[in-house]
Order: sequence, then C-alpha cells, then structure tokens
Amino acid sequence: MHFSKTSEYAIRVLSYLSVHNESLHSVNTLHKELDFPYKYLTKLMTGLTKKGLVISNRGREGGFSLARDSKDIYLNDILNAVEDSGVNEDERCILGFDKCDSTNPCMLHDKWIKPKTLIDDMLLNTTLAELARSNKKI
Amino acid sequence: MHFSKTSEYAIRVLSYLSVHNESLHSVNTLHKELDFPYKYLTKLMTGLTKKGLVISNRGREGGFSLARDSKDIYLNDILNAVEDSGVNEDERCILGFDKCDSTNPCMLHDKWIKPKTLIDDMLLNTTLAELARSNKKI
DNA sequence: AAATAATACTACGATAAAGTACTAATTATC
DNA sequence: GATAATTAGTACTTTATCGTAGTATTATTT
Repeated sequence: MHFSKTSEYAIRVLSYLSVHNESLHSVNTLHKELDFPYKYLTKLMTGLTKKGLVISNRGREGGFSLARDSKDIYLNDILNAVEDSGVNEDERCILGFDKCDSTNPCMLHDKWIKPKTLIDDMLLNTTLAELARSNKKI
Repeated sequence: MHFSKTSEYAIRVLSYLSVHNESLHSVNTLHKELDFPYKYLTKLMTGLTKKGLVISNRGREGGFSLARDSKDIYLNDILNAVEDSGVNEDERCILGFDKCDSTNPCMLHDKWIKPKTLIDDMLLNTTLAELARSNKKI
C-alpha cells in the first residue's frame, strides 16, 4: 500500500515549497534539492500549475510558488491533482464486489470508501502545512 | 488510493474459496464465477500456490482450495503474496523522505508505516474469514 | 492404455506509468 | 535589442502491469 511515484513527487515538492515559501523556486533548484528526474519534474510542475496548486512565473528568474497557504492544501487535493486516486467520489467498492453498496456493504466499505474514516479521513484532513512541518529535513 | 487489479483479483478469489471450501475449484469454475481473465487467473493461482496460500491439485478433477483456515489468512498475507505492497517491513517512508525514521518521523510515519495503526492495522488484523463473511453475494 | 480435464511453464502482446529529448514561448538582466 | 534563464508543449523511449497464447505436465476416468 503506497502512493504512486508521481504522487510521492508531488507531495514532497509541495512540502518543499511550503517550507521555503519566501521565494520562487525553479525546476532546476527543485531538481537539485529533491533529486527528482528533471524533465519529469518539469512536467509535474506544469501539471500542478494547471490544477491550481502552484503558481508559475515564466521567464528568467521565474519559478514556482504555492498557489495558496499550505494550511488550505489537503493531501486529497494533491492526489486528485496528479492522478485520480484521491477520495473515491463514486464509491466503487475497493474490493471490486459488484454487490457492495451502502445497503449491502462489504467489510471494507465503511473503512475505505466512505469519507471521514481511516484513509479518507486522513487524506481529507491532513494539510500540506502539517505534512511539511513534520519533516523539516527535506 | 486503491488496490492493484491483481490484488483485487487475489482477495476476491480467495474470498470465494473461503466461502465455498467444501470442494476444489478449477480455474475454469473460478473464471466463470468471478469473471476474471482466464489465463491471468491461471497465473495468479499458481502464484498463490507457490506462496502457500492455496493448495493445488493437478490432473483431472483437480483444482484449488485454501491452504489454511480463512481465519488464519490476513489481508496483509494476500498483498505480500501477489505484490510487495503489504505492510512495509523495512519501514521506508511512505512519502519518500530520506530522513524519516522512528526517531525523526514524518507526519504519516506513525499512521502508515508502523504496524498496528490505520491501514497496517487493518491489513494485519483483517482476516479473509471476516472479509468473505461481509459479502456473501460473490 | 487412451481420452480428458485440470495445473504449470514459457513466451509474447497490449496498455499504462515513468522518464527523456527537443523545441517553442516568455521575461528579467545586461 | 541580445542574451540567458526559465516555463510550456509535444513527441518519443523505457519500464512495469495487465492480459493472451501455446504447450507441457499431471492425474482421473473410462
């Protein structure tokens, strides 16, 4: 049970931005600091820009910064931005049981699918600010 | 946040075996009942056999059955068998923070990495028996 | 012994995720 | 205005996951 590589990159790069929010950071800087593949990071950052999580400043001396306060960015926002693996909107059964719904839930239904429980609770309630604060050494 | 297709197949086929444990079940039967790709299911079943979760009986009238009581098969066993995404033994940080360990945990460390909490708790403590019991309509 | 029904093995194909290469567009600095 | 440093866009390559095909092996039934 783990995040995809892309999700991990996104979470960590945004964490970095949140604890270094005094200035802009270019892909080059982020690449050197975080050691993610340069080109892949470029793609990721433009993606995060389109999704509205970061703001890009083009041209020389340009770079990226968080689009809003890290207290207002939730883990779930990040996962939704980079892939469709955030909190499940359609409540499809995580085990794939066709017959699993709220009236006839499988065992994991309540724990995994419905918001405000376990993972979803964490995804929905954990902010980037908390995440970043918890590991200063990035 | 979801299981891989293969994990889902494994969980569901083992659930099926646990609630129909009076006899052997061939890949053909399992394929018809569960509608998973026949050849892929074959490969999966021989894999589960090698990992010791099921017992295979070759030859005509052969098939598969659970290797042990479903009360002794945990979700984590299944995930470990089909991919390396069960509870993380080496405690690698789920966010990828190099510096995250028990003395300097990232925010998710306790919730995700250390056993007996949230997901890991569920994976380690949810048995196939409970899983299967919760959805009889498979 | 032959036929049949099953698992086991090996190799290949299709698709998605991860990563690379190249070029265009933008903007601050000189 | 030229240059340099940056983001943006497009296409390609690589790797892993998912799925298929064909054949060999095993064991039961007749």
